[in-house]
Formats: sequence, C-alpha cells, structure tokens
Amino acid sequence: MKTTVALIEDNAGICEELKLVFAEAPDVTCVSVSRNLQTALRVVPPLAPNVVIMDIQLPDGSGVDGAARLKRLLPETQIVMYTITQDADQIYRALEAGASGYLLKSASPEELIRSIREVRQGGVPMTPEVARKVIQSFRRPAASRSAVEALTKREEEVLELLAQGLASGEIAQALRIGIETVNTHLKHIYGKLHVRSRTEAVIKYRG
Amino acid sequence: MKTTVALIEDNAGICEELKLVFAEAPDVTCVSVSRNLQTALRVVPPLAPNVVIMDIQLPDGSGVDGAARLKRLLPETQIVMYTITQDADQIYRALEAGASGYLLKSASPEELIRSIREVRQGGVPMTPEVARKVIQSFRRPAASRSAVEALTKREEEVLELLAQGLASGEIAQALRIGIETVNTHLKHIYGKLHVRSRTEAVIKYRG
DNA sequence: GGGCACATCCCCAGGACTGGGGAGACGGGG
DNA sequence: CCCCGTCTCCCCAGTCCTGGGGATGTGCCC
Repeated sequence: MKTTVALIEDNAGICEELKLVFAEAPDVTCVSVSRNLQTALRVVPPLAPNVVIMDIQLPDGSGVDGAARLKRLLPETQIVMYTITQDADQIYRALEAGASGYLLKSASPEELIRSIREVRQGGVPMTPEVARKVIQSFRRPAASRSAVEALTKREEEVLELLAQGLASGEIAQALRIGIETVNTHLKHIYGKLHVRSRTEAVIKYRG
Repeated sequence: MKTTVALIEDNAGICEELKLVFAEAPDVTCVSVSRNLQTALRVVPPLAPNVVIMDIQLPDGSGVDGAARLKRLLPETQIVMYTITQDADQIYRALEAGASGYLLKSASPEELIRSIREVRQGGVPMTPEVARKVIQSFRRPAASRSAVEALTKREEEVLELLAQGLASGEIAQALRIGIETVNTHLKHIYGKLHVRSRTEAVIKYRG
C-alpha cells in the first residue's frame, strides 16, 4: 500500500534526517515539508496526504491546534504527532484534537516507518511510555480529561445557557448581567476549553 | 525474557487451543488455567504470573470486576482481556479496571504471542478496531440523526461539518466550494430546522 | 418544452461574535 | 495589609454570521 506523507517540522536537521528515512521506504512518499503551521495549513490540505507527521512545538503556534484544524479539513488523513514532550496533558490534547498516533523523537527511524504503515492499517502507533500514559488516564476518570471543571461557577452557568442555544444577549438577560460581561465570560471559557467559537464550546460541553 | 502466563477462560476448546499456542513459544509458560473467576482469584495470586489473559464473559461474574480485583492483588501483573465483545463500554471499563491490553478473539495465535511479549515491554496490545475506539473516546461522540428531515445531501454534509465545530470558511475549504455557497446552505438549513444560529442548529442536529 | 429541486455563486446591510486591552469591587489567604 | 481570583463592566478593531435579495447551470419528471 502506497502512502503519501506530509511533514510539518521546524527543525531543519530533523527534516533532513526524516527525508533520508522516508527515502529508505519504497512505499512511503514524502509529498510536502512545512516549517510552520501557517504554511502547512495552506499547503497540506490540497495535497490530501494519507498521513501527516507533525511536531507539537512549532514557531507560529501549537501543533495541537494545527492538528485539530488539519483533521477537520482532512478527516481521512491520519495525523501522527512527533515530538519530544511526553507531557500527559499534551498527549491528551493531541488525541482529542484527532491525532491517531504519538511518537517521541527518541523513536528510531525504523519505528517511525513502521508507525506510518501501522497507522494506515488502522493502528494507533505510540511509544510505550506514551501508550502507558494514555491507558492510565482511564484509571483516574474524568480528572484531567474534562477541562469543564476548571470553569468558575458563573462561567459554567454561561456555558450551560450557551449550550441551550441562547445568544449572548439572551444569556445576559437570563443572568441579569451586561452583554459585555457575558462576552468576557465567553472569552475565558474559550481559553479554558481551548476552543475558538461558541459552537466548539457547546460541542465540548455536551461531549 | 521469560514470561509466565495465567489463563482465565471458560470455553474448554479455546483453552486447549491456547495451550497449544503457548507451547509454541519457548519464552512463554502457561502456569495456570482457570475456568471461572472464583477459582482464578484463589489460584492466580499466589502464582504471581507476569501476565494474565482473561475473558470478559465468565460464568460467575464479569471479567472486568475480576480484572480489577486481580490488579489490586497483583499490581505488577499485566492483564490482557481476550474476548469477543468490542463494545466500547466494556473496553473502557476494562481499561479503567487496570487492564493493559484488549484483544479480540479474532486475533491470530501469532498476534496473541506477540501481544504477550509486547505487554511485558510496557506496550499496550490492542486489536486495531479496539485501539480505534479507545482513541475515539477522546473525541466527540458521533452525531445521532433524527429531527433532520428535509435536508438535502449537501445540506447534511454542511451540517455535519458544522456540528464538528467548523467555521463557514473551513466548511467551504473542506467541501471545496465557495464560502457564499456554504452560507446559502446554512440559510436553508436554518429554515428547515427552524433555528436562528449555528449553535441552535448543532444542538438540534446532535439531539 | 416547462416546471421544479438542487447546487453553486454573488451583493448587501446590520448585527453578532472574537479577541485584545483595561478597570473597579469584593472576598479570602498569606 | 497586599495579592489574587472572581465577577462585573467598558472600549475597540476586525471578522464572522444572519437574512434579505438575485442569478446561473444541471438534471429530472411530466
């Protein structure tokens, strides 16, 4: 099975190294290399690669957001994060964003190529440390997995009304506060839930 | 690395089959076979095997509960569920209970042996279908369509993307149409669903 | 051919929303 | 006492969304 891959990575050295790695695999073709998010979001969607390998730390934004946006534009594309951080929170966010794999940069070239093949066949390649953390998240349920708990009481009230379809003005009326205050609460909610619109907030809230 | 395995499985045929499979692997020794939970909970702990392979459907109780109790008694032991159900709920419960792997009985003998080795090295063996479900649990639950009556195909596609939190421009990009067209579809959707905003449309769509 | 549904694109005006900033009041904790 | 979090309100700029209007092309059915 032929596989097209787009690489999003800012470090030039790693890019070169990965190009060599890809060249070793006859069934893997690297169709694009982007050094930042902005370029990637413009260049990658038209190419519709089978797999995207991307870093989390990018110069112009978080790879997690980038992954979410790419996944929305290309639902069929499998996204594999390739990064140094094994921060549990980053891992969860990446998976929430739609990533299908999470490799640490300590992975060998062979593992990387194997992972690309694996993800194409429906697998979920992860470095063992990462897999372990993912599984652990099931043992302490709902702790870090729902950011909703970080919301203040008022913010939650606003979100609840938002999730009922009310507009800002209507929420203001219902809570007897100013519309500006509602918008301030919304800003804070967006920040805490890592979303960019009321629709996304509602989706996250309603699970 | 030598690995001791305890098997908990009520079906006699499968037991015999697995014994043969284990005999094939020189580094894997089956130290115990239990046909039910009660026996297993008495016999297995003193043996402290490296790995437990267990069914979920057992005559005297759920394998999920059994896994939880075994894991408490043997924190070092890796538990791998081996079952026919790929019910998402069962999978989550098993993982919450402390299972480190989840294999379907459709897995081949080779996969089973490979999984035993994998779990000993910190891996998390899962059949691809299962892995996919686990990963999906990090995303949003699927939409249920009910009140979506007279929508055309295109309108439904737009609504689906809308319900994933995409902005108009992103929907346009995803469907490769103009943003004006998306807005026209949205107008029609609002009319048909009797709503006045994208948020309300999403709420109606997702029930 | 004529009518109809569908999908596509366009224009426009007003309002809503997003995302920065600041700032006052209040209460709790160090 | 001062700091910090929370809730409240405000300003502003830019973008997005809503809700009218119209237009073209395609395919289907009678």
